[in-house]
Amino acid sequence: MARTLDDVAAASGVSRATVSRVINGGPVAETTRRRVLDVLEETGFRPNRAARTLASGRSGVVGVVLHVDPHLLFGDRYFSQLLQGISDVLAERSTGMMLWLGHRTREETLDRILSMSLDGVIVTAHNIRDTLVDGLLDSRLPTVLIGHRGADRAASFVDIDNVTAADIATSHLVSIGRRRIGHVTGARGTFSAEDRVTGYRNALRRAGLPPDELIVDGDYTESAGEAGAAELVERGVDAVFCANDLAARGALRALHERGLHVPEDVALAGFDDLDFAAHLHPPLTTVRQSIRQQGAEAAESLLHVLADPGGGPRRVILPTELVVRRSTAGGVPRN
Amino acid sequence: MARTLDDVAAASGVSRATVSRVINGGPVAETTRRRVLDVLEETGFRPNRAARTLASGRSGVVGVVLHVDPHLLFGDRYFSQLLQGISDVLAERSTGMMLWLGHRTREETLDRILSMSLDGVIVTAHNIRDTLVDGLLDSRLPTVLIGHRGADRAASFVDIDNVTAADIATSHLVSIGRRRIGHVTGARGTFSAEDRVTGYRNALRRAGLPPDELIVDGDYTESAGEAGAAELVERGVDAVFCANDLAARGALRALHERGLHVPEDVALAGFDDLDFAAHLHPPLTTVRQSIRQQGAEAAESLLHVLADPGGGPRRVILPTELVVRRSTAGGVPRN
DNA sequence: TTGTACGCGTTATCAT
DNA sequence: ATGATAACGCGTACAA
Repeated sequence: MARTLDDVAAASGVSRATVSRVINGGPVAETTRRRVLDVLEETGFRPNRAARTLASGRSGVVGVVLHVDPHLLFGDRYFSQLLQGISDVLAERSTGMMLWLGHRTREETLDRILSMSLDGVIVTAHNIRDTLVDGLLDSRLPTVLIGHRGADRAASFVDIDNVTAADIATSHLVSIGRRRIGHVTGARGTFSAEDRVTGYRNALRRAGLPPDELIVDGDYTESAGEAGAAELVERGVDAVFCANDLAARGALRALHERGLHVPEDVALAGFDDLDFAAHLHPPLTTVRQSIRQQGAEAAESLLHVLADPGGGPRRVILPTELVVRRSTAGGVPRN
Repeated sequence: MARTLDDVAAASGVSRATVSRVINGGPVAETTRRRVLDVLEETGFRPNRAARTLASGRSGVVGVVLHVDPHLLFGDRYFSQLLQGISDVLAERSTGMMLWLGHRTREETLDRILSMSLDGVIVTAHNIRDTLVDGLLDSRLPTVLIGHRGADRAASFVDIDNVTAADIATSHLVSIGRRRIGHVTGARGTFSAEDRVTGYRNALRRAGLPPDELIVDGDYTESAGEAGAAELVERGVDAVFCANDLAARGALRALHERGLHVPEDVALAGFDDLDFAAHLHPPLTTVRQSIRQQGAEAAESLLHVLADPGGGPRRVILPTELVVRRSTAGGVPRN
């Protein structure tokens, strides 16, 4: 049982350096290469990762930091999808993956991440102020953001165009004849929520509708959607655009409880196209984004940056798609 | 900027060994300790993980292997919950976490895991035959299983009692007067699915009902639930117990499409108590299990084993709870 | 093409 | 209580 390079070297009758070259692809004579490979094979030798990292400075491991509120972690399948996308790409390239799910303090987390000899890191950047993201960007660690803030223009990131997507969704509500279109926002303080508000406003303004009257603050949760819709119904709306599907599900319940029909009385639209969206009653119109693809692209970007450190940042904006379902079926509202 | 122990040592006027003792808690005079701590503080020194691992043989990192079919990964929030539970405990104890999501070949995965200098590993053991799990158990790596097979009695694991839980759910259907109770199984070849079948059979047998006539194979997916329920309706049933909530949701759709009312015509029960279960029409009776807690317990067990290597395996069976909702509301079936 | 020898940054064992 | 110093296992200039 060869446990070190020296063991393999001894068993093959060569030096440790030669064994290393065989493993890592240096110049080796074909005959010696075969001899060493045989020994490697039959002993099932595995290089020691720590020693390799120490000597080379590269670990072959990247970090993934999902630094968000626990209720978002729980709320939907955002994270399974994101991780799946990331994992697919990393596994393909034999790159390891360390994971931090976030609710610890930012300083503590940052310290632990930076002490891990990682080659790079992928981090969610949803919050406008986020000292963990700041710390990562300030560090030497190659970093790719998922989502991005205005100040992150020099960084690599993967994102969608929330402004345009929300604009399109809202314009769709306008196009089916709705005039009093409410919006339940996502968590204020996240860029995605603010951008969706902006898109919503842009669409209303272009349609000649007042852009600020029917906005209710939410936080991406189902209960916020429920409360927000209730509030909007009080003010009088014929359509509600929720910043995500989860909130839309809550809104739907609030509407039903008040005896309102969707879409006849109030049209409803969400954002994400989670799997339950198509199964609601009625099926929910929503903006589809591929979380999995965002994860995959983030991993691609990081590997890209690692392979070409001087290549500058890599910025990717992924497409979204408005999926029209019965919750915004055409026709003028009844009331 | 002190980057190594030697830098700190020089700045503090002591030897590298003393600095190491300060960091790791050896015997150091109080005055020197304070002096070194000051330097540590102001330089923001971070020990090199790889060097530490190489020298000590411990990495402070454990592996988490979710080695399952991709559609299960996607199907529900099993993995967010499990990871959250694991992560909570590991973060608490400053233990790192490497992640493998599984669809690569088992040999490849095993090799990569074993080369990572991990202190231990948590792995899902859902499939009856699983060479990855076998390989992990055969290796020297301290391992904790989530779920377990009959042959794993010598290993540490966290699981629920699927047989009893399914028995209780089925007995509940019997208790509300149902006589033709069908079962849509989970993925054959997983222990959870087989155990739930066993529990279902036990309950029927005890009630004097034929235990084998109304079983349809599924695979834990929504579409399998839909197809399974359709099949069972053909054969004539007044109740359906699905091996998980996702399948139950599919079954519900199949029943609705055939104009059957739940629970009046057919009572319906699931397993898991995913968040949508309470929101179905009607709300779904199901067996609640806390996936998050399973993750947390698995992490606790692993840390326990690591702290006390000679302590033998640690086996945990977590409780489940039958949650009765309207889908099995009492009364005799209409037909 | 192959081997020698040093360095990577810690931990841990001895002396002192 | 503190300081040398030898591992830990591998990568890699440099020499041969």
